[in-house]
Order: sequence, then structure tokens, then C-alpha cells
Amino acid sequence: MTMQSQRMTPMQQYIYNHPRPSVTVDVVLFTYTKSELRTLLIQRGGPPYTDQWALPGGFVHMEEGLEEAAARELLEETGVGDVYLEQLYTFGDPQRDPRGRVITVVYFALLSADQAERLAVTGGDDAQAAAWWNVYDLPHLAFDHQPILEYALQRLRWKLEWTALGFLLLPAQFTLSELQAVYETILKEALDKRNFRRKILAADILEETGSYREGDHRPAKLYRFTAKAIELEQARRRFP
Amino acid sequence: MTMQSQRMTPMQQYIYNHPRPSVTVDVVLFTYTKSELRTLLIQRGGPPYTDQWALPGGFVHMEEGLEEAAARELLEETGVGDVYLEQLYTFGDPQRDPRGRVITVVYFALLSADQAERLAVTGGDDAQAAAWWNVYDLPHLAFDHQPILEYALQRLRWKLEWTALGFLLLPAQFTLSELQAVYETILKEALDKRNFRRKILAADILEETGSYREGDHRPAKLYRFTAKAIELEQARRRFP
DNA sequence: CCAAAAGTGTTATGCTTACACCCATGC
DNA sequence: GCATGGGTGTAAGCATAACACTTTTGG
Repeated sequence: MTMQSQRMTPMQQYIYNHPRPSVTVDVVLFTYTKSELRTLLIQRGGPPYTDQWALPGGFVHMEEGLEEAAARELLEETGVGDVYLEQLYTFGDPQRDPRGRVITVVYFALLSADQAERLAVTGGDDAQAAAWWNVYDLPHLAFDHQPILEYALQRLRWKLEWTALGFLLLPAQFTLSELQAVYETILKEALDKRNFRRKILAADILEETGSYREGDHRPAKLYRFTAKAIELEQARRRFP
Repeated sequence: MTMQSQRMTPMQQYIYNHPRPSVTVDVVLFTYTKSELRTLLIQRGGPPYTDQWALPGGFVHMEEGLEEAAARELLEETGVGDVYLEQLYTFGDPQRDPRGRVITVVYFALLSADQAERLAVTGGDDAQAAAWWNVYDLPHLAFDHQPILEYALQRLRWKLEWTALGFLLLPAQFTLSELQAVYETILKEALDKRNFRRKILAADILEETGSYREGDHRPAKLYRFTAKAIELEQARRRFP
């Protein structure tokens, strides 16, 4: 493997002896609000796929790392910061973008319901619209973003079953029933209440806040997850 | 995200309005021969890192997919074809290559001992040397290939524990003791013979060939793995 | 007092683990 | 006949899975 020569013209052009692909990052951001699993999409302002919905993302700058680029794009396009991010997969089919060869490194992100609700989600630095969509009721997506999203959903299911990161989708305080509802929505199956509680509590990553959620019926204990839960799971992170 | 204009000069140069990274694929290829877990490395023929050992790999061509590129590089540089390939991770630290911004999509590959031994491993299309190295006794590696290889080794351990893909490292026929030795080498721990056999046979992915390995002592039954074994990505459910 | 969600234990089953001896062959 | 690796079963402990009723509140 040998390197291509590279120089810059006065007119800010970049010349290479071999063609190069573009490299983008895209982000699949999940949260759980209003009893729905949701993902953040951007409505495209220009061709190709004008007006269609797409994952937030953009070009990787020359001086930034990939995860850094994903965090930056998320912040610029949606105002979302301080988010759990991990690399999902790199998609590089030569035909995936009609404009040319674009390889995209996709990141997987989880946002707490608190943060999601605090966001005024209607466009960031450009005039694009951003909106939360129910994962089970999506619009038609641009590019190959449909299969990418499905793959991210698989990863999310896997995370929920094998790690404690489900907490990252919830507000800071939640009841066990709410937590169970998240699991049931994402895994698409009903769970046994007693077994669920026993297993979650045995994992020793929750603590009672001492307060209760008052409502129509019997008040429910509120829990938060302990800092330990996050470290523990980051230690178990399978993709660096 | 908007696309850069792009045109080609008569002198076969490629001009872009924005700088672009190079994109390479690298492959971590594992096999198990002579009682050792081995990986294939290439000795670099020029700068940077002249004479140092590195993962096989090279630039992604504009018209080929990523996995396709990985397979091609493997074939060109080492003569290895017909191999299990899966994407491992994409590394894109801006400083990882002294020549400029190079993002590499790394693939993880498993080669059967049969194929590994049939290979005359001494350089492919260029005059670079290729050689198998014991994973636990590696030379100093070029670029960031050391941590990449460690990450691949983690993935291999995970595969061995959770899937049946360990078979792909072995010759077509093998004894249970040989199989156990592979597991012990890769997982770096001793396994109980009876439990190992019970578990492997219960997985129902092996069949007896009917013949025996004759040797110094009592002949051992030879097994092969069934086609079914490859699909079986074990999914132990966390919730009922 | 009724509706609705919160909360709580026990049992059967299957899987995992630990463990020691006989068998078949070559020399 | 002995050295060497091949091959086999069982019991204890642990985690999982199935299952139904009582408690607390608001209206």
C-alpha cells in the first residue's frame, strides 16, 4: 500500500493521484418518551432525496476522530450533546449514495428522556427540520438508512438483554413499571413482572430515591440508576 | 450534508473542493496450526515503518464494496481466498498514519488449518514477505495494528464462547481433543474434558466422520462440523 | 366500594460444575 | 505390561421460568 501525493491549489482545491471516497458519519439516536421508542430524523433540504427523512450526519473533518465527528454532527444538526455513543457499523456499498462513493461510519446513540424532552427539536445550524419518530412507524427513509436503522434496533435489543444500558433511555427517576414498559416496547414481548423485578434488582444497579410517583392509583417507588451501573457497563463495552 | 464538486484532469488527477481522507481495509486473519493460534502479517517494503510487520490490507477501490475490498486484498497479498470474513471495527484516529488522514475498516477473518497449510506464504503480488505469527509472540507492529489485533483477539474469544465459529479455524476433520486444545489456546484457560465434550455434542453441530485418527495411542474419533453450525449464532435470552 | 396499578414468594426444571476411573493402542 | 491419550456418568448447586393473590390509592 503506497500513498498518493497530495497538494493544495491556491483556489482551495484538493488534488490526489487516485480518486478518494467521501467519508461521513451518521448517527442513530434513540430515546424513549411518551411510551414510545423514538429515533431522531432530519428532513433533507436538497437533492438527492429532497424532503425525505434521513439519519443525522455529515462529513468527517480531516482533523477530527470518528466518534468526535459523530458527536459534532449530532450537536450541530440537533442540539443534542452529552450522549452515549458507540460505533455501530460502517456501510460502504458503492451504490449507496447517488452522488458518488460515500462510505459512512454509523454511530449508535442513546439519549435520556429528560434530555429529549428539553430539546426544541426543529432544525439546527441549517434550516432542516429535525423530529422524533416512533421507531415502529417511520416515514420512508433516504439512502440506505432504513436497513441501517433496523440494524441499530437489533443492537439496541442486544444491549438491553445483555447490559444495563436501557437506563440511558429513561429520565433520571423512574418506576419499575416504567422500566419494564421500556423493555417490553423495545424487545417487543411481554415480560413477567415478578421475574423482571427480581432480576433488575439483583443486578444491583438501582437505588430507591425515597420518593414516590403519585398518580391515579397506588403510588410507585421511584428509582434511579447508580453511577456504578454506567461504569460497569462501559467496562463491559464490547465495541471500543 | 452537501456534496463536493469533483472533476478529473487530463493528467489523471482527482480534484475535490474539500480534502478527503484515504480509506483502507485491513484484515486480521486467524488460523490454528501446529498447536498455535496464528495470524498473518506482511512485512512492509517501504516507508513508513519499513521492514516492520503489519496487517494485510490496502486501499478501497472506488467501485468495490468494503468486504469485497478486504477479500481482494487478502487474495492479492497472501493468496488466501474462500475465507470467513466479518467487519470488525473502523479506526479513524487522525494521527494513526503519519502520511495523512487514513481511515481503516478492519475485517476479522478465520481460515481453516487445511487452507493455511496449503498456502505457500511468502509474498503475493508485490515482493512483500508474508508470514504466520503466533498471536502470543508477535513482533512489533506498524501503525496502530497492535491494539487492532488485540481487539480482534477479543472478538475471537467472544465468538468462541458464544457461537460455534471456532470450527472454522480447524481442518475439515478433527478430534474432540484437538477442538478442545483450540478452545484452551484461544480462551487461555483449561477446560474440563467431560463437560467440554458434553456441551459441544449437545450443541448438535458435529457429526462423526466414521473414521479415526490413528496415532501413538488409542485412535480417536474424527468429527466434522455440519453446515448448520455456521448459522448458529447463539442467542441466550436474558428475559423469558 | 370499586377500579387500577403496585407489589410480593414458592416451586419445578434444567443447566452448569466438579470430579475419577477404565479403555484401546503402540512400543 | 506400561505409558499415553481417548473416552465415559453422576450428584450438588444454581439460575431460570411459571404462576396468583394482596395492597394501596383515587374517584
